[in-house]
Order: sequence, then C-alpha cells, then structure tokens
Amino acid sequence: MASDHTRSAILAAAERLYADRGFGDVTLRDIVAEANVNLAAVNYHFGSKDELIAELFVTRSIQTNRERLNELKAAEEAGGGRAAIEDIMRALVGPTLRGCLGPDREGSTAARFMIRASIESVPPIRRIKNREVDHLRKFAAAMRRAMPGRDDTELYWGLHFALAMAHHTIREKERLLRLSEGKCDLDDVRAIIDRVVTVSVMALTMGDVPNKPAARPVLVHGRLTRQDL
Amino acid sequence: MASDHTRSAILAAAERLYADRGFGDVTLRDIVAEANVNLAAVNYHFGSKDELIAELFVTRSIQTNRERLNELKAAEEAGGGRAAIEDIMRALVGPTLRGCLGPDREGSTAARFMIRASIESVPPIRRIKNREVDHLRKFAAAMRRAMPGRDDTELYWGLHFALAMAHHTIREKERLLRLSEGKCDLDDVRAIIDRVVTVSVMALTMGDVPNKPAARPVLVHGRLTRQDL
DNA sequence: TTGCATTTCAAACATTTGTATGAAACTATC
DNA sequence: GATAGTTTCATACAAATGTTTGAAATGCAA
Repeated sequence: MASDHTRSAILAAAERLYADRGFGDVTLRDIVAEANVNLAAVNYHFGSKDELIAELFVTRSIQTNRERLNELKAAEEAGGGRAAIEDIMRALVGPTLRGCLGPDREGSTAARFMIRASIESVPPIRRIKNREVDHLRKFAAAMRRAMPGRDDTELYWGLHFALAMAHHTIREKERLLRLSEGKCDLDDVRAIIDRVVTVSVMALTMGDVPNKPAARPVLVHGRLTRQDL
Repeated sequence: MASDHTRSAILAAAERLYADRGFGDVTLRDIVAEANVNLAAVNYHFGSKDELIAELFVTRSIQTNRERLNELKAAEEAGGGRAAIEDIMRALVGPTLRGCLGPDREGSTAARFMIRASIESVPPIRRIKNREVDHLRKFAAAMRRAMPGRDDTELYWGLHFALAMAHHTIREKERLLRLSEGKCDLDDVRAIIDRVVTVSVMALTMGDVPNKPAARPVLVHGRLTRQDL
C-alpha cells in the first residue's frame, strides 16, 4: 500500500461534508469532488457507501469508548477496586459531552459529525449502536459494585437517564439555546457534565420520593444505603 | 369534495407503513399500493411527499400538545392559578409517554409512527419540531410561576432534562429492554411517568449537591423553597 | 342533458443514486 | 526493464423515485 492518500482524503472529506450538511444531503459525488478523487475510489477502498459511513462512525466511537473505560478504570483504581457512583457516571457521560460540546469543539469536524450521527441515525450507524450494549454492561457492572444492594432495575434506569440527558443535550442543544434565549451556557462543558452527573446520582440514590400523591412503591426491595433521610 | 376517501386512505396507509418500516424504506409507490389508489393521488391531494409526512406528524403532534395543555390548565385551575411543579412536569411528559409506550399501544399505528418520527428525524418533521419552542415556552412560564425566585436557567435545564428522559425512553426503549434483560418494565407507563416526573422535580428543586468535589456553585441566586434539608 | 369542476388514472419524465466495468497509470520486485 | 499487483480513472449501468401530464371518469348544479 503506497500512501493511503486517497483513502484518507475520502474519509476526511466525507466526515466534513456529513458534519456540515447531514447524511441525507451528501452524495458520493459530493464527497469525491471535495476529496479530489475519482468516484470509483469509494467503492474500491471501502466497498460501499454504508461501509464508509460505518468506518467513520466506528473510528470516533471506539475513541469515545476508550476514553470512557479509561476514566472508569482510573476511578476504580483510585477507589481501591470500587469507584464512587459519581465518578462512574462522570466516566459515562463526560467523554461524550466533551467530545461534542464546547467552544473549542465548535470547529471540530469530528464533534459536528458525531452530533449529526446522533441526530440523523442512518442505518449503518444504527447497526453499530446496537452493539453498544456490551459496552454499557461494563458500566452497569461498575455501578452494581458501587451500590451493592441496590435493585438492578434502578441501576439500569439511572444509567438510561444519564445517557438520556447527555445525548439529548447534544441532539437538542440548538433548541435549548433558543428556548432559554441564550441563558443556558452550552459552552461550559464542565458545568454541563457536573449537572448531568449530579442529577443522575440523585436519581440513583433517591430512596423515597417527595410530593408523591398516589404512586407506585419506590424501592420496595432496595435497601436505603446512603443519604436518604 | 365528495368523500375524502382517497385522502384518508393515503394517510392511513402511509402512517402504517412508516410506522412499520421507517421513512427511509417506504416509497410513494408502496403507499399507494397499500392504499389502493393511484400514484398521482399523493401529489394531487398533498402536493408532495414531504407535505404528506408533515401532515401526518402535525396531526399527531397537535393531539399530544393539546393533551399537554389540557393537563396543564387543569393543574393550574386545581391549584388556583398556580400548579405544583410536579403536576406541570407530569403534564409535559405524560401525554408523550402515554402516547408512545404501553402494552395497549403496542398495536397502535399512531404510537409506532410517533416513535419512528422520534428516531429517524426526517427533514419535514425536523422543520415542524423547530416550531415546538413556542409550545414549550408555555411550560417554562408555568414553571416560573410555580417556582418564583428560581433562576431561569435552572428552569430551562429542568425542562430540558425532563424531555430528555421522556424522549430517550421512547427512542431507546428497545435498548434499555435489552440492556436490562427485561428487568425494566417498559409497559408500566404510569410507573415510567412517575419516575421521569420524580427525577425532573428533584433536578429542579435541588438546592445543593451531595458528593460534589470541586464544582460550580449551585443556585447562588435561587432561594431554597422546598424540602431542601 | 349540458356544462363545469373535481378527482382518478396510466404513462412518461427527469433526475439522482450507488455501483460496476475495463482500460490505463502507477509502483515495486525481480 | 519486464512483470505482476495495486490503484486510478472515465464512463456506463441499472434501478429507484418523486413529480408531471393530459386525458378519462366522475360528481354536481342549472
């Protein structure tokens, strides 16, 4: 293999165009024009359009997932094998939010691409996301170690809500900005991560529920382990 | 206008096919075949494919929005002009969740269609969603009345997170089911609504934050109004 | 019935799209 | 420098798709 030049040019051009204009509006011809390569080069190097998209997404995904696991590992080692729940949640949502938000990331093609991928959800990307469950299980396991005795169901819901807040913030940051008329600072990523982590931990450690008129019994099985008061 | 027969047949067929197979996989020819009408009928009655999709989505949307506002109004009247924050959040996320989740809704075309619309996010639908901000402002206003003195920023974040949890649950219910190996009951809609409302209210009423190492000051302006301990 | 507007229909249009082909250019090894 | 493997290129292919057209059918009022 000589230099990978064409291959990389296609990847770079594709990521930029998809980031700027979305998956629906960009054709292979747009990409090869931007990359100054021949149309047939895409199928030669990647097999198909979908495989090109998949490679783009996988590259960025394993990057984020590695960061997540690194943070998780660091937190567990610092805690002597058992990380604090707050640090686990931070390891879960931090890399994603840092990767997609923030003023420095404004011009980052990778960030804008991942935002697109989060919004549009095209088939090849959906397929990859479906395999993400195994990755999440590692966090569920860490959470279980951090909160023994907690009902598993509560764990999953907490994990689910944490991802909900993180991803929704990425997906709908424009709308939140407009709704709040700029009052919500989407550039202060640290503060956003803190916010998401805080709410997630609250959701996970809540033992009983305030102002609950006629509701389901909360945590019938789970022992109250922390600051439940 | 004779009977609207063709028009309604197209709408029904389109909603069903989109619900089952997604927007990407369904062509106008599929729709007219299912509806037993002529291909040109779509453009005659709706102008274009996108306008057909838009009409489908708008119909279901205003339905949900009306339910939301009805619940909000009822809560405000019951509270003498000022609804409890919990009821406001319930009015916000209840109709959406009830509309898309639950065992009875399993076979509901409308529900499956709205889930699709939430997942795939096709251009005509995105355009409509962008106009949703005005609708959300009414809830922001109600929240402001319910929690006077609260910083506006906190309000918007709370509103945002509530929608995050609701929509993410709809979007990713399959994954949550798989991750939790069926432990999370996605059919118990009442419980899910309670859960989302509870966490939302917690996020909104939290005065200070547990286990916070070095974080931004929370609520420097907002008075602590409720069970802050 | 006549006349006019609405609706339906079959067929064609006009593009756009990803993909395949086969020859040419290039590269590295002997 | 001949050979074989790799890469590039122009071009064609084939299929799908939303849209348009103009005539035929239908409905309705006078």
